[in-house]
Amino acid sequence: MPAKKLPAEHGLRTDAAPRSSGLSVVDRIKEYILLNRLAPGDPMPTENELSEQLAVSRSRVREAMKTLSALDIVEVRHGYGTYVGRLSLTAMVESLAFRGMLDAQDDQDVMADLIDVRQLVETGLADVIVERTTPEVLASMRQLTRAMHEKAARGEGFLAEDREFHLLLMRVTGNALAVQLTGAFWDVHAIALGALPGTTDLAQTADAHVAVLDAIEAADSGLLRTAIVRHYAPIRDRMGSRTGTGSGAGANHGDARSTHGK
Amino acid sequence: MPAKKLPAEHGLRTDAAPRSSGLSVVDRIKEYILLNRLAPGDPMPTENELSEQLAVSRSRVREAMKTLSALDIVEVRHGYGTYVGRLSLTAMVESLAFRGMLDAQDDQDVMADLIDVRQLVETGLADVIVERTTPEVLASMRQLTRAMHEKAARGEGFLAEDREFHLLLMRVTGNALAVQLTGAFWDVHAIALGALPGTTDLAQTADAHVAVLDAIEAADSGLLRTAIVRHYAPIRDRMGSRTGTGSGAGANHGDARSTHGK
DNA sequence: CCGTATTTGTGCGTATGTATC
DNA sequence: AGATACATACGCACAAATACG
Repeated sequence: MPAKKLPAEHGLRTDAAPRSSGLSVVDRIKEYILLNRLAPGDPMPTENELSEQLAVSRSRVREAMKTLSALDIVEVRHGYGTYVGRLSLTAMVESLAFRGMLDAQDDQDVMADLIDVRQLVETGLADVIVERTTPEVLASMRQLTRAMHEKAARGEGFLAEDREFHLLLMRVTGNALAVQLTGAFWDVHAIALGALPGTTDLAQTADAHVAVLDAIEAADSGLLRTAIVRHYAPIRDRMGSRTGTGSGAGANHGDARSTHGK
Repeated sequence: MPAKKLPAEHGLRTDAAPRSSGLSVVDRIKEYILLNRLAPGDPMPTENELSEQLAVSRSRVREAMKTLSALDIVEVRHGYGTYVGRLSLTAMVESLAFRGMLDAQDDQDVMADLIDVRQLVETGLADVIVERTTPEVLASMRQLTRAMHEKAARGEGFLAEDREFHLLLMRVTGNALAVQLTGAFWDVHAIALGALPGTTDLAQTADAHVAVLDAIEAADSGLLRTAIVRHYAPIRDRMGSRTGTGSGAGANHGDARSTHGK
């Protein structure tokens, strides 16, 4: 079955010595973006142009594009074009979410760790939050909690509001990475949440968010920390309810502990 | 987007369009891993087998594999085979590292945020660290600092030791996600570090690590927090040296602030 | 509203390099 | 060293989606 034959021909690649030798196609496309000072949203050359400029086949360019789009370095729109991506953390979301699905036990572990880290970041930034939250953003957060309560009364659930709430909380700190991480972790959490048994007390959850806002308004970072810890408590209970987790109250310092044992 | 006009079966695919239609090839391969209960390290079918089982072409399987390997969901070994991946956070490393390179100014912001989050996680887990660090791991960490000092004396640098140090610090908490995040952030940091001007005082950095260990040995979580903050201080100075950053000392509580203004 | 151009998506045959036995 | 199995790579033809005249 091996039709070995016709030596030359199929590829008239005279030499095609890859100028930027050693570098993979992925790296060379990255290099292209850097060299041309492209920013997120800027249009990329077409696959054909790239395959010509880089002197590789379009299949190769396409595979590189697949890798890059998985990392959100480029964004591909079918039948339209390719653009520089937003560099979000969607890749981590995919990876973590799939990791959780692989094994139920691992899922529990990952989720518990996830909650701990989320709480850790938020409590750790409590001082900055009370310091920098403006009345305007506080007002919009109040708005969100009102929407939560309304939906809770209708037994509806308020995932979108919850996500936006935590995102706003991080945004006031000015730390873009914290915002991205929070969004990513929230997404992972939401994906794995459906697989969890039981239900959350909607009204109680909404109240927990109000308590956070009250603490911010009172400019009491200690109170804010305990409010955040209390906010996560029911979620912990809903899952394996593992060890550790120095509950709330401690007030004074740290208190962002937990990190169940393995 | 209505109007779903009959796929039309362009190729000679008699019918194909089998069971899991609607799902992308990537999702169907994920599904395959889940359904067959494959664990990290387990071998995957060859691309030919997959393209047959999923009734799609090799190119499609190949591109899907590129996506999956970018997320570390599968791992391909040239000329050998494909295996289920370790689900690490390498994808996030790639994404964040590239983000840092995109723009010089933005680079500073990203790196500053990165340092803040790293410090946040470590100080936030200070209580758990002093509580759970065993004499054994403390000894291996001492070993690392000795190696640091030796290399510093030879003016050598000790990236590997530094990384391992911070990884051990997180490992004792039992939070696997924190370990992965720390490793990922460290990698991003190391990648972007080369682009920074100036040099670090090696001996001083090694001393900072010793101070961290001393605080752990003294079982003083407040001291540990300030030691961690001091450890990151020179790195902050080396970059833009932005605002915020409530330095150390505060001792009592929180103190993990910073998060420069934007 | 319809056609057409552009661009990405898909399929397939085949050639080449590489690792394992 | 040879054989085999596999991933890697190239090129082309066509399908599907989007934009624009």
